[in-house]
Amino acid sequence: MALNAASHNPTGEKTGPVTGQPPPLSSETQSAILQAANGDIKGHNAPGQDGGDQHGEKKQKSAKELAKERQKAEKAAKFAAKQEKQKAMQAASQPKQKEPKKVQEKLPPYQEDTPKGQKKILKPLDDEYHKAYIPSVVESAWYDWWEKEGFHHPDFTPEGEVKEPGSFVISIPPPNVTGALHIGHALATSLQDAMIRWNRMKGLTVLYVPGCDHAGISTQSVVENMLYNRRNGMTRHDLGREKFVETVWEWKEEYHQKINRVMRRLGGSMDWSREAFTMDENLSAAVRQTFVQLHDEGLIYRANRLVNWCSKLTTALSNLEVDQKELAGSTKLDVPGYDKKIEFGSIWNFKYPIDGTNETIEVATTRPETMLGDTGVAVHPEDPRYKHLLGRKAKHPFVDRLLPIFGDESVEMGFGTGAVKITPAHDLNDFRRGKEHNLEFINILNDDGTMNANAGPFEGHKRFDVRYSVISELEKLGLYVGKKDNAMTIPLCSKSKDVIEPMLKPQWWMEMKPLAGPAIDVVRNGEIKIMPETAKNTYFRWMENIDDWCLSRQLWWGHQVPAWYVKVKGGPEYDTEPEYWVCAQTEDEARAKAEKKFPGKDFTLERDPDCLDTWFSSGLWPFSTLGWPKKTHDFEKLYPTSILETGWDILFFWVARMIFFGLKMTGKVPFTEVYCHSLIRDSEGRKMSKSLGNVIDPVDIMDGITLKALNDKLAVGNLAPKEVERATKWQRSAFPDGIDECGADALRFSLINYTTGGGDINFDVKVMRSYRNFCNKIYQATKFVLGNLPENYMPPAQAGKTGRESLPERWILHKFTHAAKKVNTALAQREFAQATQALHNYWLYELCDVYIENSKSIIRDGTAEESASARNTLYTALDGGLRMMHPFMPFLTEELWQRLPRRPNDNTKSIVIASYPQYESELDDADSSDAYELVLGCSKGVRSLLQDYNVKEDGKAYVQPLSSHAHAVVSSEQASIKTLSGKYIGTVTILRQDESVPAGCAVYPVSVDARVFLQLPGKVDADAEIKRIKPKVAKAADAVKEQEKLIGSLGESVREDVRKKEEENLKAFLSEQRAYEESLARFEEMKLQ
RNA sequence: GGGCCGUUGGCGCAGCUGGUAGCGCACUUGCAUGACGCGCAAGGGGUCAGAGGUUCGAGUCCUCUACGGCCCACCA
Repeated sequence: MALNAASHNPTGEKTGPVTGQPPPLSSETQSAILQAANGDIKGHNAPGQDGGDQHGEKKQKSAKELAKERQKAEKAAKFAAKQEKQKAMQAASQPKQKEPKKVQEKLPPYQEDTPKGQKKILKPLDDEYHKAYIPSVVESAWYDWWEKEGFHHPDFTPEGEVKEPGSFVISIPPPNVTGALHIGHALATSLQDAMIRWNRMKGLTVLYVPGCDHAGISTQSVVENMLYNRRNGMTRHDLGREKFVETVWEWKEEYHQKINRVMRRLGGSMDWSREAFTMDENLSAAVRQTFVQLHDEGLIYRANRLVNWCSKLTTALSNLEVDQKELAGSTKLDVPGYDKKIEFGSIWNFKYPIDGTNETIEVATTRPETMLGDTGVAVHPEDPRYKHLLGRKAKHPFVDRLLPIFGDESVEMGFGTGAVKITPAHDLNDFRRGKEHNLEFINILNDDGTMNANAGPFEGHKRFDVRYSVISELEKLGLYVGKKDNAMTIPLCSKSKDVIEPMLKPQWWMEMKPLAGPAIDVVRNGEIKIMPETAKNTYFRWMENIDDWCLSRQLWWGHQVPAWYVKVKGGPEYDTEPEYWVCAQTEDEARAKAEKKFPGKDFTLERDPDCLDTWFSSGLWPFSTLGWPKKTHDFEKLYPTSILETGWDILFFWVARMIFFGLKMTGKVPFTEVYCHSLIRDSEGRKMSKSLGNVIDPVDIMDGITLKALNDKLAVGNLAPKEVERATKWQRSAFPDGIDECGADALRFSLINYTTGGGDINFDVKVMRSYRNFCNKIYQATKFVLGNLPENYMPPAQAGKTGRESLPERWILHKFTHAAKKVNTALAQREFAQATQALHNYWLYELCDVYIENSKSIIRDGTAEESASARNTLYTALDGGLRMMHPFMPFLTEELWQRLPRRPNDNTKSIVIASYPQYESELDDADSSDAYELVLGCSKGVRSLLQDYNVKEDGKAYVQPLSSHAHAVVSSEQASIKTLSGKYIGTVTILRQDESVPAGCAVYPVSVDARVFLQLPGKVDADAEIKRIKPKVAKAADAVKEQEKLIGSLGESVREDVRKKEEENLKAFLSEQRAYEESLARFEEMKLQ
């Protein structure tokens, strides 16, 4: 249908600010076109060639090349013409005055009368709060009722088995307990809950486990900051460990409840009776069991080596918790604990005097303060400049120390001075060289980043202050040479942004290679499917190059390491010998182990005060939440879980670790599928961060918020004034009118609709707003249906067909079942956006715009039987549409579905547990669908003509079918065509195939099957019509020519269906051409009369 | 230094195994009240980043370039 959808306004009247033909091309443009057409194929002047010399030998061009050139020139010409036109349009367009949108009246907040946990009391739809869709009105009360009814519990068979279609289980990626939920969590919850609800409606045994992560470092530092700010600089040490941990628990409770409230607001159908927290007793037992077992197997070990040390948080960190910041050259950076910025990205040169000579040796460093820990100088053994110094010693200018000068092949002669200062205790490379060459390991730093006694005169000073004082002291001694820019990266703590210092500390480590192997295998062999594909590659790359994992953290909040040091009387000091550690679930067990290890020895036990990395317990999450290490019913029946859905940013931190822990501890994969969703950025594509003030709280979208309140929120956070200013500015541009209340359903639908499997999401609140409108559409449609069902309406027992449905009914049922097919397929393939688009399309363009419109006339004008059938179909299409939408919009669909009558013998309590629509071949009816598309095409043609000719009353339209089949269709659907043609139509007459068209009609070619005509009002100006039609004839003829050319060029290998399609296109173009030509002829004839 | 991704109408995005570009917002015109103005109808707007290649045919496949972004990496 609608072949000329792309054609211009047939009347030639202005539809835009410009009329008529584009202005003639400028001479400049014309010459550009000529140049493009005549120029060398490369288009540019070749290097070395005089720009004016066009007489060089030209290579022979093949016909193909020439054709390409011509094509290119045509393209260029077309483009230039367009540019001209656009310019003209711009010039012609005038600033238009727009009426400000009417502001909706604000009702006072809705008061819910339903007692908590009871089934919602539905108020009449003409009530002030129910006339149109208001999210807060629709979303109240339902969640409490669902929870109380236990709809979210897994539904086992009476024997306690998983139901026939199987189980579907998701353990929620546990949010950090101190953080507020952000829009990323809302995305995760939307996707997970959509899958959960869909599977539940399909009849599987479904479980969605909620919970939070204790988030060791984050939580501890949040509470420490709070203490410091609110209680006069109090530190955790002032409080003591026990009291501090107690305080953290209090905070945890408050935030945890906040998080749970938002999860419920979002409609996440978690089973709250199974809620987990990583520091719950059972999950802690899982941690102890895992640690002890892996220690006893030798995979967890104690070692004293360089760790990433954060002086601000005073703890070691794993490599993953360190960010690398790139510096192009000298850069001053803010460092926590310093008032002024510190210089990085430079390389400083200075000289060490050689002991016993007058010579010096020049070295370079990016961290001058580390020279206080230098214990050697390395040069390349073959370097002629330094060969004679090998074996000599440099003298440290500030501390009493001699630094051996030695040869090392890893030193590059060409880099810097070719001499490298060696700091084995504070540099990873130097650590290795120090070991190889037996150098001293001298730690110069205290845990807080100040210098210790080994720094001699600099003891007690902060390390970056020392950076400057070392330089000035060297200068005084004449040893300082100078500095240069040096592009480099510096390691920053991902939490505190402090500069990481490599430090020697005994820590617990986990050997990763033996665990990584099987974890790689299960992904490679498909036992675990990772989507998207790129995330899979990232996983392999990381797993294959994995380093051992530093497990211990010098924190108080978390799982204390279940390890005790055995202090044997007369034996080694605390934590100097790894063999003197025992690991056990309890102290008694530890004692027993120690007695066995050191029989007959007198000893005391000292427990390691450190805690484990947060991700250690998170790594056990999929099975610890189901009860492991206990053999619970949940663990037995529901493990492994189905899908792990999370942001790809924690693929390494979490997903990878769950996989190897799962395999190691349970012998099974923890889940069979990983889906990594996109990261959400702001509307300008920037990462959301607190300091930019562009973090979006999902509650603000659900509830709505004014711009002022949004701005005020910035002030509460601890942002610098400059940051607040920048963030305020951004908010003003992104949300000039604040955020409208959009509700959970629109938020969920939008976020899922953003999930196309592509890159990051640039979040735009306007999108939410449009889906809120979509919610209203669904609301209004339901209102219409309810208003058109008679009192005591009872839908038929079966949703299937009676066989007496009218064409529009057969069409909508066809569309409905195809929508069901699309949505189910899309969800099964995790093509989330395709599912939402199919739903959007069905509701808006099929059910509302077409079937509901068409049903009006059937219900009004049809026989009793016809209108009853139309109503039943209305019910089927709406009820099915709501059920199909439920996984995406749980609240709205429940509210509306509960207002609908049920089919007899259906006592389903809630849409939550109603069945999900599936494709049914009985409803599939392609012939009816095609026939009705013809009807729609005809009515669209009529509407278009009415508008083009500005006919406002009693329009007279004619439909001319072009085949007997088409004649049969349009004849029987005359009423539908009229209804769908709008209120300006007076009569729709169906012409016979061979009947001549009345004089003075404008034509609209619908398809090869039909044309429609409109009787032109008043006195017909044949000349004007001829002028209008001529360009259309030409355009149609062009299309025909193009299409003929295309078909002519089709090779032999072309698929039959493609060829057929192209030939049908040709027929359609031909038909269109003929329609215009005939119309033209009629007007020409009219002129003669 | 290594690896990955993106570039499609003014803006935000879809486009499956190659068959001649769609959607939402915005824009233009017409419609005020028995579902919906949070709406309906009719329209306008696209050298699919650039260059080359494969092909009868490229937004889609290959190569290179530019711009933007991400991840990983111990070089003084």
